[in-house]
Amino acid sequence: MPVTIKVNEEVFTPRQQAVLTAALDLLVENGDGLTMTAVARRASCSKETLYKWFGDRDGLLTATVQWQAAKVRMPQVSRTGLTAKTLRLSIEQFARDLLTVITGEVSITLNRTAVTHAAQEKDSLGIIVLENGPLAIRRRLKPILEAGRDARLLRFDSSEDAYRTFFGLVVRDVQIRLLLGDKSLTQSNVTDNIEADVKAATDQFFALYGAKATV
Amino acid sequence: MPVTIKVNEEVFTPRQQAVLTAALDLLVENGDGLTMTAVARRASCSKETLYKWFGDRDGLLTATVQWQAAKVRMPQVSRTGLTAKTLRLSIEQFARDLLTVITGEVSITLNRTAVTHAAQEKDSLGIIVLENGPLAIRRRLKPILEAGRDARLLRFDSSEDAYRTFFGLVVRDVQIRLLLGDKSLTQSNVTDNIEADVKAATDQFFALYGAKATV
DNA sequence: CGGCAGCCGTACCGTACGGTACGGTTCCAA
DNA sequence: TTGGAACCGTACCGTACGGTACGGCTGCCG
Repeated sequence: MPVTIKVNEEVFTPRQQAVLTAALDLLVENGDGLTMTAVARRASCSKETLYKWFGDRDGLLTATVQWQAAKVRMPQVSRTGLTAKTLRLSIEQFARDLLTVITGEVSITLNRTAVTHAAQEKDSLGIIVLENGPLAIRRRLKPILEAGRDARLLRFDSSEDAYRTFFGLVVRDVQIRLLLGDKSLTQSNVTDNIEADVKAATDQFFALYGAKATV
Repeated sequence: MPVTIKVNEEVFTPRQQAVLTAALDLLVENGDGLTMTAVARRASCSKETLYKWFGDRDGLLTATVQWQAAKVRMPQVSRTGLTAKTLRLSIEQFARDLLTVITGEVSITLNRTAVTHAAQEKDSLGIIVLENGPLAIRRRLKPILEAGRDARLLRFDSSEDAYRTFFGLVVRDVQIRLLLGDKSLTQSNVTDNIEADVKAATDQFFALYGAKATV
């Protein structure tokens, strides 16, 4: 029996997933120049099938982004047995996940595609990327932060503000520079420093929101 | 005598600037769909002239972005007579400038254009935008930060790290959400809160890097 | 006044690509 | 065995757009 993956009410057969994989590969390789003919050739299928399955080019693009974005599932962090140590480890893990994702080639490609799309009054891809990127992190981080506050380990009025500050401390200018193609941020150049950046961002976050914080 | 503006060794006549203005307007209006025919019609010039002046479509795009990006000149902040009060006002001013710029429609358009361009293995536009956006801020902020350190008002090892943290505290997730077309961040929604965000970011920056900071 | 340079407007060309049509093949089910 | 559904490969169509060519207008300079 074929294994299907359910994504936002959309179900893709293995054959369709192979097509989407081909489309994603082409996106990552050739940047924005994704043509239907290229996808059909890469996936060894006919264009007619592409249009039958995905409607039009936008539908294929949306399916590809949606399918891939949903695959970025970051490991869940338990909120049980919350101590100062486990809380800090959780925060660090979130920072590490966030940095690892946004510096990845696939994430850069998807974000660029969505930004390009948004430049044409189409926001559907942007919403999908946002929903599976920053907002996914937020959904999972907020409960942890609030548990930390309940345990008197963190202090803040708005968990939304705390989350956004965390995002800023971790991401800083890395994402926009990567999206703009800054060559001085090579892949290794960033990934090599992830651990140090994670620690620094976590330190700063606790300095601002830790129970003993002065702000 | 015609007034010309010199931009990175490029000089544009008033007529050429009118063409670039038309191109920028179209870019802001129609997003990415900038066609040579549309620019020619809007600027009431012939396509032949466009190609004569700018070489090709990419040249026109580059000239437009370069010309407009260079116009974003943020007010200089004096570093003389540095006191705790003036330092704080300077930092706040930088935060305000940064937020005002990145939330502007023109900035969003230019960044989107550059990101789209970067998705096609062309990084020239990205470099221009980076150079005139984040890096311009950095060039002007770093001396202030270092003067603050010299005056024992700030504490940090690396002014680069301090700058990047400042960037993160100020920008947070606003820019990426705007680039992705997040509808929940309407223009007014953001601009109305700029002052509060500026104050919050500055408070946090001083909490982390002020002379009495605990980190 | 005559020639020429610059430019406008428009027509034109070539190509790339989105989308459609269709013949041929495989496979399943009646 | 046969009908048909799904799909592959390819050929095809229409259009949009980058880039070129050219005729006509204007204004400057000798």
